[in-house]
Amino acid sequence: MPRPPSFDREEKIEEAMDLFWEQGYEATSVQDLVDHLGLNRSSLYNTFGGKHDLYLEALDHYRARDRRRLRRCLRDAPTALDGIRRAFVAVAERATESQCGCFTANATVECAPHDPCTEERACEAFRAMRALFQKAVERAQEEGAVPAGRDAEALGRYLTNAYNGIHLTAKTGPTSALVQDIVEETLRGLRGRPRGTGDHERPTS
Amino acid sequence: MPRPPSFDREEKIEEAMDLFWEQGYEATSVQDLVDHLGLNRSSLYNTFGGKHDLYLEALDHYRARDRRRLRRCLRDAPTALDGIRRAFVAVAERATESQCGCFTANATVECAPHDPCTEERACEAFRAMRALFQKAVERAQEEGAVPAGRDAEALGRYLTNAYNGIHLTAKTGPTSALVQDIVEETLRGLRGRPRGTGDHERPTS
DNA sequence: CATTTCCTGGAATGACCGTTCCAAATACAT
DNA sequence: ATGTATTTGGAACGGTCATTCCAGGAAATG
Repeated sequence: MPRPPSFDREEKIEEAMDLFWEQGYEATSVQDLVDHLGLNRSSLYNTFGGKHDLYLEALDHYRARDRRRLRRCLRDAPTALDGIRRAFVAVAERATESQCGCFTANATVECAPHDPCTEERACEAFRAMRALFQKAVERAQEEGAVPAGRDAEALGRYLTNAYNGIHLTAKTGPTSALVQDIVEETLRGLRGRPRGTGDHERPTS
Repeated sequence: MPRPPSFDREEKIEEAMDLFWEQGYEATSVQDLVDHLGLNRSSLYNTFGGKHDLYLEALDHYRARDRRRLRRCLRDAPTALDGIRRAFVAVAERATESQCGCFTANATVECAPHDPCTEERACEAFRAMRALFQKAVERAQEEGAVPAGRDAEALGRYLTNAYNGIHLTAKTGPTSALVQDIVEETLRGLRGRPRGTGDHERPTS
């Protein structure tokens, strides 16, 4: 009996994600969404509840997609260290191309301070990312690519920190090649000896 | 003949900086500024021109202050490596305390994409930071704390990337101690051998 | 005291915001 | 064909925004 919905909900969320991602929350008006998604004001409110709810759904969509991509990247590489490298190279490429940064990071900066819903999602996202990198480091240790004595959790945090920094760095000038250098330097940091092994200041052999 | 100004311009800029820093650009209304600065709406417009101009002045004030602090920190330490460490430790402490992040980085995320004035300032700020870290790395190389064969410019970018990442990281959960771990891991990355020295995967001695 | 200049308080403006509401059009199932 | 639920278009609402304007008050000079 009822008239069926004429558009794909998920598809619209994805389009909303693109817009919020590019412009941020405040800078995106409901009118922008109406225009960009190609659906009516009323449909938008009926389907998603409002701007804020749609934003959260868009953020969730991004988080899920991003996590999936990182997990695959780390899992499908020949070695754990290669997986980490590929993840960094990929993010460096994306960041220098699009300049939009990471949606989650943008949300953390713009909205999390005054929106608990966003803050909770952001913290969860970064926690998950740290866990993924930690796991990769542990695998790399089993494979002998990273010294066994080093703290895998700390290295996971170390990698997550650099990984997220790349989005910001890419927004401020450096070309793709220069960002790739950062990736290499960051990865080299994984190979050092554990703390207190007494390798202080020994110049290049 | 004229009545003299009854407030200190610089002081008001600093107060505006605090507010913009904490709340961001969009979330700070002119009314907020009027209340917080304790001066009249008309005075605000007469003195600064408008919200946007005041924001840029606040951002410039922050940039100058931040650069001065980093330069001092790097210069006044007993060794260059110590200077870098102190800079990182200090930023880690500040970041975990205040949760406001870095004003410049916040501006880069929130405003730079749609405000050329902000973008230009942000790029300049990060360029200066990279130069400061590069110089510190070069000094550390002269002192023998960093292998001479490594690319000082790349390491400067590497440090800047991690340094700025810390502000974001601190917003997403980790305690002060955990952030300090990141600092240590990042600094350890300075000590490795240059590229192509053939030290692949050698487990802990 | 008078005058000039700036500061002060608050009202007024016009634009845009997110949201709600209503009536008409539409497409399916019976 | 009829009925029903949901779409659609667009008007309307209340609120807030940045900005402007104006009249009165305050301070220093002459």
